[in-house]
Amino acid sequence: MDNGNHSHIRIKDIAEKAGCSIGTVDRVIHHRGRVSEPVKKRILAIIEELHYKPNVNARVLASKRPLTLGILLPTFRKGEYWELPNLGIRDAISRFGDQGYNIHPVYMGYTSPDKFFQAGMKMLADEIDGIIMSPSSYKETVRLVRYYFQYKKPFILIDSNIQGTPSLSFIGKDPVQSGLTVARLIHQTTRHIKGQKLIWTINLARDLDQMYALLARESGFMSYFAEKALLDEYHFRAFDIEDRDGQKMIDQQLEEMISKGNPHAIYVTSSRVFKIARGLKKLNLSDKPVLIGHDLINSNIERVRDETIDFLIEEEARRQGYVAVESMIRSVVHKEKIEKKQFMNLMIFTLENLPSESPEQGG
Amino acid sequence: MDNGNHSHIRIKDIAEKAGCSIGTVDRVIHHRGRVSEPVKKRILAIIEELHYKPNVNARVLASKRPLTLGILLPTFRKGEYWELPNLGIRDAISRFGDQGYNIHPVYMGYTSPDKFFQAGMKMLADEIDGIIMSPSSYKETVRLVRYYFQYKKPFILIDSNIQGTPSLSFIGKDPVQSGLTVARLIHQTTRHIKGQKLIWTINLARDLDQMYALLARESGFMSYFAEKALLDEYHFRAFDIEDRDGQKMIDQQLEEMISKGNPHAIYVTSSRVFKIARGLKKLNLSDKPVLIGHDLINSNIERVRDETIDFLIEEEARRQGYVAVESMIRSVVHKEKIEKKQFMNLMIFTLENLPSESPEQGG
DNA sequence: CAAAAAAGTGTGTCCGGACACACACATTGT
DNA sequence: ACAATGTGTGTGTCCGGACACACTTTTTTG
Repeated sequence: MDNGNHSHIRIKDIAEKAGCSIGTVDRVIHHRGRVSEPVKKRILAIIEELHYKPNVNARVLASKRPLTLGILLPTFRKGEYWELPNLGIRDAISRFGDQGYNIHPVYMGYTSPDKFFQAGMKMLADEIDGIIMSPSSYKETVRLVRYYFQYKKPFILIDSNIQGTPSLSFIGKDPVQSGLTVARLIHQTTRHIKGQKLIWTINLARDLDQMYALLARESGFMSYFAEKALLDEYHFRAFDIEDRDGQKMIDQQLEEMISKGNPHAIYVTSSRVFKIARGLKKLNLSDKPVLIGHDLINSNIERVRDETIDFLIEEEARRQGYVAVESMIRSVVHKEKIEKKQFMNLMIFTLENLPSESPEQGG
Repeated sequence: MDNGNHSHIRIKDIAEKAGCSIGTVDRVIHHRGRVSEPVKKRILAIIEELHYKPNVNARVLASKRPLTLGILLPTFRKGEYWELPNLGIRDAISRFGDQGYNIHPVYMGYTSPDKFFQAGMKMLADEIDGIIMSPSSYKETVRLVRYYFQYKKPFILIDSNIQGTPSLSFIGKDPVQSGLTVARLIHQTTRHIKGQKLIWTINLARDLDQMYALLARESGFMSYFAEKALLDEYHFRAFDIEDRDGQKMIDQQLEEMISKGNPHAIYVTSSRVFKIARGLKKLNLSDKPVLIGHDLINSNIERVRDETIDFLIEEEARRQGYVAVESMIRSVVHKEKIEKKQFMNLMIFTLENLPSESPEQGG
């Protein structure tokens, strides 16, 4: 049932078998030169033959080499979405720090595609071993990534992917799938309503750049109804709202929207669903629509608690950050090969299954 | 932004500060006695003050102590529920094995409370460092646990809890919460149906012993409707079915049940929901009820794929096994204190958010 | 009251690997 | 021809912790 080969091979064993000292084996393993060709070949052959796997614990213990990690995420305030992957990153850094790894994070935020590119280039200049970032607009991301590729800077994309980039890995979730899942929930919760159902989709983002990412969710959402041939049962209205001027403006817009018809369900494609929830609460409708949005940020959790939000979709944002750091360590420090795409689970939350806490992410 | 105290504290540092040798500190840390009370107090205070965290790598490297682990779960076939925690256990053993831990699992299955007790006693006799088990019937479990307590055998309960047992930890989920979550889903999906809604709850288990655990879910389920004062909107029928004679018998029972009224929703409180799904499919009802059950086993996943099951609730069964092994290592090998109760997340799955695969569980 | 047992403490070695350093031998330059 | 440089190799120390063992002091016991 297990690999019976319990006697793990050590450098010493290899040295003995090759008839040389451990220092020589070490030099071969670390490509540090100073080894004659025949001996090197012999050692490599033995390593291959014996399936030598270095003992991670000993390795970490003995090596004091620090890992400088560039973190490039949109600027955020407490309670906003981007805090979540950032927390995951901190979890990982502290966890691996405890385990003896010496990790120096270099945090940089950006507020626009331009700033994104600038910050990204800065990381290229500094002595940074690897970069974890969430892509900004397509154009700037591709431009930056080209430089990274040229200068062989390893990087990992989290949250949203730019297809075809030479990243070590993408860590996140297919936004189309999110949309589909929400569609299923809305279908299930509205299907017994007689007559045509009115559904709103709201893309609520800080600006148009951010909104871009939400469209994929919306399109996944719509395709569900199209594929199931439900388009004549349902009527959709789509709203794009730039969220700059605070709650008041949203309340106004909601009032105007509602005047043209009371929706049976609302899908807010971003983590800002709590703002819609607030506005909706003030309107105090008799027939409360089902409200679904994204991400377990505190403002949203509160709204689930008071049942103004019905469901939240979570793409394990926090875990994304954690996994990104872990992957970078595996790749840069241990020279392991890592998966090109690492998809998170898509989780559905409602009042009754909200997580009690979120201490760490299993390591 | 970070704890600037990057110079991690070592045993040596504590020893110096306490004016004793590292051996003494070590003895305190491992509760190995042989330390005078005042010195012990002093050392513990310093550990607390300095937030000493042992270096995991050094720890694993230095300790060669093998861990013999007793695994006591119900006998299962491929595709059945108990395969999941078992897989998690294997994940963990292989993972920690790679990391240099020396773990010997001893697997035992049981088919009845009697066998459970016998196997459990066998583990007491053998040289086993700790036991991971899922409790059988209340009586036998308590009896067995008494012996474990008497002979100081550490054990961890997974899946379902027996209140008040002196286990190192319970790892699972509150069944009441599961029931509540299902109730929410059924409420949401049926609330627009005019008139009184008919809901079935089905406890489908191999035998009465197994059924016991399901009652807590059912009671959570019912309490949702009671608390929300929905009892006159809903009408409930509860069925207990012993699942011994195969699909045919279930089909018959279903036919008989359906003759007394077509339900709007069905909650099967166990992982055997796929059998109900099969039976339901054959009946080919015009108004398909919402069907909800438990656990991501393959037979259920298939039924979600063909949309005969609408939602599955998953209590991270696989992860339970993983966490159990991890906790046992932490407790027995590292002498750490572990949480008395470790609750898993409650996850809601539907066709659109089924996980693609499940390789491992983050360590 | 001496001998034996127990309590309390410190020292040394080992775990597997990383790397600095020392050293032997060969090659090159002046 | 002899130092300077380079190549190939082995040795020793360290990383932080676990534990066996040795040793001293106190307590128990016959």
